[in-house]
Amino acid sequence: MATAPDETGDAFTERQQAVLDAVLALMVEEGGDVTMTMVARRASCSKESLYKWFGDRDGLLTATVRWQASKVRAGNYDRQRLDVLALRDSLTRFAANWLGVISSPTSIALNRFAIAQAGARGSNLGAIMLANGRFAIGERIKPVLEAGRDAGLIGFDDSETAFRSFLGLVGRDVQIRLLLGDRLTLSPAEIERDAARATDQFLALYGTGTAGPVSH
Amino acid sequence: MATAPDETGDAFTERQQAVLDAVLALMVEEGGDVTMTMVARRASCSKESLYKWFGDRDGLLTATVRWQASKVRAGNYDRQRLDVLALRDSLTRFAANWLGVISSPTSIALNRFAIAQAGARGSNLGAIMLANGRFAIGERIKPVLEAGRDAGLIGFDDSETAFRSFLGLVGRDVQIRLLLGDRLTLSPAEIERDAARATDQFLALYGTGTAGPVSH
DNA sequence: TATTTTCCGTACCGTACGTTACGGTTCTCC
DNA sequence: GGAGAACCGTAACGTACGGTACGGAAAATA
Repeated sequence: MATAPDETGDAFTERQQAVLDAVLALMVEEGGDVTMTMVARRASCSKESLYKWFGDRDGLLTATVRWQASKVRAGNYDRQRLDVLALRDSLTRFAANWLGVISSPTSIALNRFAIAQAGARGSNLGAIMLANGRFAIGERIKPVLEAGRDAGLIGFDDSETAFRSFLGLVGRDVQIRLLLGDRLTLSPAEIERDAARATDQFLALYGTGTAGPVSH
Repeated sequence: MATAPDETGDAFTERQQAVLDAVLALMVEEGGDVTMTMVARRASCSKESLYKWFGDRDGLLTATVRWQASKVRAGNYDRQRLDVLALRDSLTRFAANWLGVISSPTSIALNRFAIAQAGARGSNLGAIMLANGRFAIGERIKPVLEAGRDAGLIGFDDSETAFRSFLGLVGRDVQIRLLLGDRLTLSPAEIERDAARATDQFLALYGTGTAGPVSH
């Protein structure tokens, strides 16, 4: 994954950010079929300005993806007091936040677009999405897992592998179903319940406490 | 989900099936940007015939998705002798098969196309993919799970919920990463190992045997 | 107020592609 | 073998859209 999550090209004018927000809104509403004329009309700017600011259509859409990615920097899951309750709390909060993100209309629209682009050669939008979504999240959660291991609360060989299992328990088939257009509404209550269930299952699999550890 | 997995519109001439296979090959190679001219050239047929057989571009692509879906009918996981070994074997074989499907170039290309289409209004390709993939698989695995429950090997309230957890443990983040263009090669050995690990974890979570059952 | 820069709105151009039309060829059926 | 249908290859048409050009307004600078 080349694109680091840090190099967010968010050096944009307010005017330009408004344009990018217009693109995001159009993507959610129109579903990928976003023309330059539509963007210009929606953002009340001229096409000439669009090309001046973003180069070409691909530049505009890439900037939109980066812009949205720079806005998603979600909460940090501190690993201070490290009893099993704190660990469970951090993981549950992460899981709920993650479920909220992947089920949001903006995330769905943007992932749809990045996936459609990923087929064509010479596209890096998918890499940007992965770097700022899946992998950035992993780099923030893995320290929590490792701290839990250092405290003897959970056990695993590879934090990446453990994190991937956790991701699977949290996300299950939610994202692919939403991307394929399945009507699947996740209420905040359901998100909280699913996050707690996934965390319980993860701790049951990897915990060293009451429930015995399981080979992995 | 409207489209039942049975109503496969596979009433196609061999010539037409060859055309659809050409579309599939083009989708894998070119990544979604499949023009009618390319299909006609690749399939050595005239564009006039394409329009005569499939109506329009959307009809051709819809037929392609249905055609591929009708070919994926994978193995059935018999639930005869129901000791824990047989259950584990059935689940592992399903998991390996599923991982092989979702990591295949054809599946990736087709899901990319269906996801891109799912944004536009009035598209049902996503529903077709879900009906013939995710939900058809579920209808074949849930009886296995329920038989395991009847035999006292595993415990759960809702087979759908248990199946979704299993899906999560098997697929983890594989599908979304592949769809977004991540280089992620799953060798047959890795698939077998991941399938076994996911099955072990699932049985650890839901099993009533040696490992204690876990609330879900 | 005069000048320069930025930018909006719109008209315009070139191309790609979906769709249709047509001449020539092969296959089918009698 | 001959009539008709099906079909291939290609050319042509219309439209949509990415990209550019231009006139005028607004804002900035002096």
